[in-house]
Amino acid sequence: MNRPDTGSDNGHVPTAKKKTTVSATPERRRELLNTAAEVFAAQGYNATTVRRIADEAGMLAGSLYYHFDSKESMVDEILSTFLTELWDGYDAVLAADLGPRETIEALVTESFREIDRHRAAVAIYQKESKHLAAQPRFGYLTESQQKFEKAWLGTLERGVADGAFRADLDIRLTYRFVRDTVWVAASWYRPDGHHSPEEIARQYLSMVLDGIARRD
Amino acid sequence: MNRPDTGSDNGHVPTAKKKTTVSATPERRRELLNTAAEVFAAQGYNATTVRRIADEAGMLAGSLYYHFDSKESMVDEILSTFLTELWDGYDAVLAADLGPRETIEALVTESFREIDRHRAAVAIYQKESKHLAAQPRFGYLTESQQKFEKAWLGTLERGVADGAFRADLDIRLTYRFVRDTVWVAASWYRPDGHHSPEEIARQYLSMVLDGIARRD
DNA sequence: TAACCTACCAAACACTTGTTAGGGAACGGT
DNA sequence: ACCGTTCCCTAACAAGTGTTTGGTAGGTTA
Repeated sequence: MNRPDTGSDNGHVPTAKKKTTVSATPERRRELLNTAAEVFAAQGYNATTVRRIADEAGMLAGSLYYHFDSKESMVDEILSTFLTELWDGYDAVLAADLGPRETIEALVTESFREIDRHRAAVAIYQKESKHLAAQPRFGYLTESQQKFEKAWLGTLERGVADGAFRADLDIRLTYRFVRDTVWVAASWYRPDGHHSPEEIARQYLSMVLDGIARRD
Repeated sequence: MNRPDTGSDNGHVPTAKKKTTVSATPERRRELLNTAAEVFAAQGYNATTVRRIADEAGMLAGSLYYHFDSKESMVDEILSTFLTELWDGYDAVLAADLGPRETIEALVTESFREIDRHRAAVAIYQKESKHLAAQPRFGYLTESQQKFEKAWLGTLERGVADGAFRADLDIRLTYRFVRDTVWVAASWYRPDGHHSPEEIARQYLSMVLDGIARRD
């Protein structure tokens, strides 16, 4: 995403980069990012101290700076990694060129799968992206949000023109409605629950598409 | 329309009243709470410094402590005031003893009215209530949430038994769905928009009850 | 005039924050 | 045996945090 060398991973080419504290084994790095994401999601980014993260990881605060060069770059890497994977899935769906209704169904299902895999990252994204996006470093958050809106709004418009969706609704309101109902699930979703992401997606889609009132 | 002063200290539910620096004219106090709420909502509670609030109010940080005895008690008063008014509205709806569908409609409409009047407080509530509720001082947040769940879940259950709502949906999932769709609106709602709270409520209800897919 | 209250300022305090510098133990390669 | 790397610790720093203390201009009351 915003990482300088997004190309092929682990390029061993000795770039003229300064020591960006990159471990040879990114294994521990990911471990630490996971615990950091968990704490960020639970307490909020600003309320989380690096000492708390280090504590949770079984080390001291200063030691974190061997792996990362700032608290900010931790949340940066968490969010950009998540968004990269998210768009891998979304782009695949959009490239399939399905009908409007099927596209919505696929996007919702894919979203719940991402929530399942990146629960913490999604929670962080929801809470913090708004004021993080103000910093130029996190410009990709705004970009992603615009791309997001374009994909969903476009699909909804196609669906209205196509007759799949109701034409009497404010389409921007509908967009926010669908978007929010999907992503807020990250705030209560627990992967150990009995609902699989696909099952939750099915029920959500049933509500969003057909409503909760009984039909006669 | 500004509300006529409630006269008797609108005893907000939660906080134990000790010797709190209470002004003779609560007017300035409310002014300060409004600006504080605005900053809290925009930046997040932890990311907001008392110096920033004071700056926005045109005074110095220490001066705030003439009106309030801590930053925490500011957000406390903001949230408890909001919840008190919210439950005034909810209790009136519930006391009317309407049918399940009409109750849901009335609750949703009332919710959007509250969002209209307390946009900042609602935004704060959504972002911060989760970790604020951990402190005993904010126990009323948990209480309110339980009361909330009871009212909504009960109404949904009545509606299923009654035939107004579909019986094939997971009712807890439906509850979270309806609850979230309503309250996340506070994150994008702007009172200067062209939609009145009632109009937004109408569209939301239309989507939640009947779905966005076109019926044949 | 004198006492008093309101609403603020000025300046500090104690503490927490993210971050850095230097060092050292373990380990593998040569 | 030597070197280099990896990964962490110890100990501090400077900036920022919420909060307190003492003071004071202006208005109101007696």
